[in-house]
Amino acid sequence: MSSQNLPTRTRILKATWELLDSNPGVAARMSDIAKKAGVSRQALYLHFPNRTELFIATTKYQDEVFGIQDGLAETRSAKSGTDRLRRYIEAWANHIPKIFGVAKTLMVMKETDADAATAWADRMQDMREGCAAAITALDAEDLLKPELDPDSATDILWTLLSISNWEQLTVTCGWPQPRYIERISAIAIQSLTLNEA
Amino acid sequence: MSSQNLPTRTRILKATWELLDSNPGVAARMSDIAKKAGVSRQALYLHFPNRTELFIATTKYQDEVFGIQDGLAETRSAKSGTDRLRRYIEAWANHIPKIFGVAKTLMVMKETDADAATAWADRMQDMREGCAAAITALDAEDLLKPELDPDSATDILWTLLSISNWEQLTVTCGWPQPRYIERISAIAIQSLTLNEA
DNA sequence: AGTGTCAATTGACACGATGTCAAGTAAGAG
DNA sequence: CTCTTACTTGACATCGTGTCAATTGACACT
Repeated sequence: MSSQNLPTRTRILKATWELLDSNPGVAARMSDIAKKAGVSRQALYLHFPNRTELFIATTKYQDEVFGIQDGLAETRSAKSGTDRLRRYIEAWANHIPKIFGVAKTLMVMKETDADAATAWADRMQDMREGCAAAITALDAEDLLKPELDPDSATDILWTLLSISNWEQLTVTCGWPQPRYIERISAIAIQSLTLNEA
Repeated sequence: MSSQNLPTRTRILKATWELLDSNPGVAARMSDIAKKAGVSRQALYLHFPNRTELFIATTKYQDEVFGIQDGLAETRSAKSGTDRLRRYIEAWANHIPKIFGVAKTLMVMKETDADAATAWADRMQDMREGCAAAITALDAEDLLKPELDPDSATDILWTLLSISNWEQLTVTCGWPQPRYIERISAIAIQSLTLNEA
């Protein structure tokens, strides 16, 4: 494959990534990861204290590979609050499939593992910032529905854009990604903003 | 406690219920359940083939206790499609907290356990029927947004009403239940129906 | 009483997975 | 040519599930 010459740590991370992607939500066994990376099982413990930390490190590795920006920050050029919201949703929506495998695994693990829970909460908090920023922009233009305060609106957007919802609509219901983006954007705009004139 | 005189099987189910409620998503250990039920660990295997089946049986026991109706079916008296939708959402929303502990556990387990996955899918499919019925009623009155076909609309409603979303808004964001009901109803109506005149 | 049945207990065990430990190996740098 | 560092090998403790076999105790039938 491609990863013959990479440092061991990176090979492990790549192997983990691939394995989690190929079976989202199922926490791969350490022995499987070792086999895939072409190292001994013990080598994993030389680089990561335990499985949870290995998975968390894998999400950080993904951030590194994608570059945190990945379009998520570039809402600068938006010409209106609504437009900015739309762009943010699209950017996030297109980010989800890339991280889904690993993220889903962490999502499942957070229920039983405190470290996973913290890592996941941090991650979701970051994403919430993006939502909050989009809502603030709307509010600044008085586009927010009058019955919604910015916090509630952020909660709603944050929830609408959850990975679970993306999974249900695309994976379970079989929606193609463009449809997901179109519909979820429409729902967000209809729920959060005053009728677009 | 209250369960001294009940048949062993029921005591086990009650113990499982309480344990899963007290720590949703965390699959209690067989030995804990046994202790709580006041029976030996092996007694559990006398009544249920394995842990997954015990949990599934617990959800069925809950259905029995609540009576499947529990208000979920009584949409008869609705005076309009929109009203019916509202009532359905409220009924389901009030049902969720009762089943949350056990449901969440099954939800987590479905990722790694085929039997849990099937049981969960069945359950969600039943709930989807309710969504579909509400959408059909809307459609019959031509209240559905023209760009939505009934299937897509059902997908959307089904997703909006997911247990994950309820959890995120009430547990994580701290919304009180009435606020959840009010907001999620508003979102559903705004996203699915023509502007209420 | 006497016997059989059924539910539950007791204690032991195999298995699979994580994480730990200690000793060995191999390759590169001084 | 040896020292160091990274990795391997194989063994082991631990924990939880699920299985098994032998035992107990209550109740019912006659």
